[in-house]
Amino acid sequence: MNEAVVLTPERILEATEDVLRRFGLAKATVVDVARALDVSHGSVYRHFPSKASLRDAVAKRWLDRANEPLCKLAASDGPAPERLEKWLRTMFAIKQKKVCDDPEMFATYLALAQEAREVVEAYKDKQVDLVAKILSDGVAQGVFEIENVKATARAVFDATVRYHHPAHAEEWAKPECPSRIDALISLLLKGLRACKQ
Amino acid sequence: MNEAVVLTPERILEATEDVLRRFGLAKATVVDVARALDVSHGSVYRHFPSKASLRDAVAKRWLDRANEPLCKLAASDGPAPERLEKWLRTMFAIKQKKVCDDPEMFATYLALAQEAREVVEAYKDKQVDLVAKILSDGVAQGVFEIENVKATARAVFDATVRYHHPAHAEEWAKPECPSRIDALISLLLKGLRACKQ
DNA sequence: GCGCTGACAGATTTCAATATCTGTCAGACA
DNA sequence: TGTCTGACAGATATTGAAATCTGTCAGCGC
Repeated sequence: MNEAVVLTPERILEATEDVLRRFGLAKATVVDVARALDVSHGSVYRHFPSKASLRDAVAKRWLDRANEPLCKLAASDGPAPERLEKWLRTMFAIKQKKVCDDPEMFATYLALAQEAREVVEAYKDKQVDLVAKILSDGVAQGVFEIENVKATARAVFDATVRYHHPAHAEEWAKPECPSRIDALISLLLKGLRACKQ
Repeated sequence: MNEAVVLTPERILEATEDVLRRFGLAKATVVDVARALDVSHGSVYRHFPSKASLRDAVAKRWLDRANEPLCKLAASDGPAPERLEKWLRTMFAIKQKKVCDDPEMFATYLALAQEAREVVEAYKDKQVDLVAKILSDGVAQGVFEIENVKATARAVFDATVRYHHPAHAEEWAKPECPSRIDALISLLLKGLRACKQ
C-alpha cells in the first residue's frame, strides 16, 4: 500500500502532464504540480533539478509515445517506396491528430520546438534515422538509387517540414493540403527511385 | 517646390518603412509616422484606411523589391535545371541577407507571415508561378518530366520551405545548413529530371 | 539517516491605474 | 471645394506596486 504514496519521477511526470494539459504551458507552475501530488514543491526539486528539466522530460515522454507507430513502420518490411510513403503520411497524421486532440500539449511542443531545445533535436535525429533505415532498405531492394543515405534521409525530412513542423500547423487544416501532400510525396519518391532502363 | 510637401501614399510608405526600421513592428505607431512627416495622424488615415492596411502596403513594397531578381531569373533562358537551382539558391540568399541586414523589417515580415495575411499569400503565389515558369521551360527542353507543372511547382516551393519561410530563420546560420541545402536541391532535381534510357 | 517540509531571497508575473494609441469627424484654412 | 487639423471615444499599452513563483537549504519527523 505504501508504493502508491512514494514520490517517483514517473508520478511527477504524470501529474505534470495533467497540469500542463489543464492550465497550459504558460500558466502551469511547479507549485501546481506539487499541489496535484499533495507534496511541497521542494520535493519536486528533489527529482528534477529545474522547471525546464521537468518540462523537457514531459515533452520527451510525449514525443516518444507519439513516435512509437513510426518506429514500428520503419522496422517492418515490404517495398521501401510504399513504406516510406506510409511512414510520412503516418507522421503527418499523428501531428495533425495531436494538434486537434491535445492542443495544450501541442502548444508546449511548439514552444519547445521554437526554443530549439535538445530534446526536440534528439527526437528529430531519431526520425531521420528511421527514414534512413527505410531508404537503405530501398537501396538493398534495388528500388532506390541514393549516393548518401543519411544526407538524403535528412533531405526527405527537410522537404516535408511544412507538414510536420508545428510552426506550420495552422496550414494543415486547409482544404488544398492533401493534394499538396500528394504532389510533394510523389516528387520525392521520383527523386529517390532508381531510373530503370 | 510644392510637390515635395504634398502628402502622397508613396511618401507615407517611405516614412512608415523608416519608422518600422527604427522602432520595430511592436513599437511603431501611426502617430510616429505622422510625426516623421510633420502632419497630423488624421492625414495618414486619409490615404490608408487602417494601420493594418498601411503595414500591409509597406510589406508588399518590401517583398516586391526583394522579388525582383527572382523574376529576372525566371524570365531568363538557359537549361532549366541550372536555372531552377540558381533560382532557389538566390531566394535562400535573399532571405538570409534580409534577416541579417534588415532585422526589423524581417520581424515585420515574420509577424505578417504568421498572421497568414493575404499580402504574403499573393507573394507566395507569385513565387510559385515563377517556379512553374522554369519547370515548363524544362519540360519544353525535354530535361524535365512533369505531369502537373503547377502542382509540382507548388511541391518544390513546399519542399524548400525550411530555407525560405521566416519561421525557420534561426536555422539558416547553422554550419550544417549549406550541405543540407545541397542534398535537398539534388533530391528535388533528380525527382524532376526525365529518366533517359 | 533519509525524505520531506516550509521559510526565504531574488526573479517573474499579475493587476489596476494611468497614459498612449487608433480611428472618426466636425470644422478651420487656403 | 478639397485637404488637413485636433479633439474625442473606445481600445490598447505601459507602469510600478503587490503577489506569486523558482530554486535553495536548514531542520523536522519517521
